[in-house]
Amino acid sequence: MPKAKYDTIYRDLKEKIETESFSYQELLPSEHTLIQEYGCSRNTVRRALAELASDGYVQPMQGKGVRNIFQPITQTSFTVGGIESFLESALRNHQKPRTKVLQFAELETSEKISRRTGFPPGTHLYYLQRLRYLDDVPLILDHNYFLKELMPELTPEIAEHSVYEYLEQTLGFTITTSKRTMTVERVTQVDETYLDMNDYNCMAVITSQTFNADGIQFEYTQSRHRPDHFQFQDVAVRKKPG
Amino acid sequence: MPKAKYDTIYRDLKEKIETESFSYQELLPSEHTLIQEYGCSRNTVRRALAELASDGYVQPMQGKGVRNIFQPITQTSFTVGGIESFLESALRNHQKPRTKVLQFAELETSEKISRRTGFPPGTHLYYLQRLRYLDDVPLILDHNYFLKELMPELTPEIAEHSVYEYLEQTLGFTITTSKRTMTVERVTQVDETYLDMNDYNCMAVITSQTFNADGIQFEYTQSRHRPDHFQFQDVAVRKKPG
DNA sequence: TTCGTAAATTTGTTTAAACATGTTGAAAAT
DNA sequence: ATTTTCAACATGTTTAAACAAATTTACGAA
Repeated sequence: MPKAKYDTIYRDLKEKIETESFSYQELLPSEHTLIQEYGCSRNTVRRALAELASDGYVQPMQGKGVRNIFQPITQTSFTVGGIESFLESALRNHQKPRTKVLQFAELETSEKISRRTGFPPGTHLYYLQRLRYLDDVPLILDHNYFLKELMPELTPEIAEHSVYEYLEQTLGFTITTSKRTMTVERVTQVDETYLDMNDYNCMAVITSQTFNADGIQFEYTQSRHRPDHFQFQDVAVRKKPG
Repeated sequence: MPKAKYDTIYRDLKEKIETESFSYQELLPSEHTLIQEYGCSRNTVRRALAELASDGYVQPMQGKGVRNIFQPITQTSFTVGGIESFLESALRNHQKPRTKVLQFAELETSEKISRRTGFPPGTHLYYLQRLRYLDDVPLILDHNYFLKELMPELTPEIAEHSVYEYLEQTLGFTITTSKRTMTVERVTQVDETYLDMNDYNCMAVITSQTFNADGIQFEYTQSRHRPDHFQFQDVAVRKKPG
């Protein structure tokens, strides 16, 4: 669906950088050159470049040019930058995904659950507990809370495949923003029941609140990862002090 | 130094959102209104709004308006979004910071260290090992590699205070991009020597490569956190599939 | 050669304008 | 009363132009 010019240019440059058409530390073509290459205005080129910069792919330098600072990374990472479903992550890393639904229930948020999840008290939610396998090894235990109002027809069958795919493809949902918190917690009885913890007494835990295009939070999830298969990547940009 | 109009507007709106001048789910004033409030062009307002959106503060909705989706979070988090030094984090969380330099050495990168750190082989580096205290409790063990060429006068005294402050204030350095990887690793002998692990057999580990405004990597750091005091926060935005 | 200045080049900020697309609500037609 | 249509309003994309600021290059003077 993204037919915007700046997005096309962004993707094109991104792919060129990833396939090392530009070497590390090399300067990209100047804005003036890119304008002529892509036949568009300066602002459009600059928008594409700005996105690459926020991805940590390039470093713009006033008066000098735009430097490529992309370095290829290990493919084994589980979660990178954007919002990715379990299914998408697995495919990107060439791993075989499988999901087993352990629990599928409905509940109404209490005060306590409200504070933890960010849903207002009295909201009707689905509660799911799902075990995630990669290459037939159980590695992740998910606790999902979904806003029932926005997906009244959710079923265990859908949950076993991909809720995100159902929301986006079937319901025409647009998922936009996810606020995530990473912590390390002690293993629980439930963790040990389903995962081979191999002497580890901790879990890598990601909790996330996810919003749709209307700014409505439709999901709260706690995702508990076996530590030895967990990796999370991030690019941060320092804002000028002031 | 940031006297840019869009940055002023961004900060002003951000503060208004944080102090709850707008309630959760409320619409912000329209672009048209903001243009008149701030006396600037539409593009300038839009730039400020775009930054707020990438911070996960607001959700723009075509045809409808811009919705406030900010929810105040627990103050206990150690690392949030941008690039922050240990000192800055501690102050933001109202904790008393202290640093003990355990090692201060110089070395030249071998092939092996090069692959791990991202510095070219043969580069001259400082190697530091630092123990970080918060409110007099040792919680973090840092292994830093700094590019000697860019800070030939680095001393243990500086390292005990704040290297970032030295780079920015004294050397006029601009720190821009940091690529970080979060993992969970087993405790080592060194960890146990300096930190009270209290039965945990894992550490939360953040490795980071940090670049200056010229796109030169000047730092590689492995930061090992005691799990019970570690929290990392992040806002992700889903890109349209295509 | 060396140094310094000016010109050319490059990115950064801001304004203005036009059109596209999605939403809402009121007026008009049924 | 209900539905349809359309105008008004919201954000999204693109172009154009001007000026600012930092860097590099070229050139001329010493």
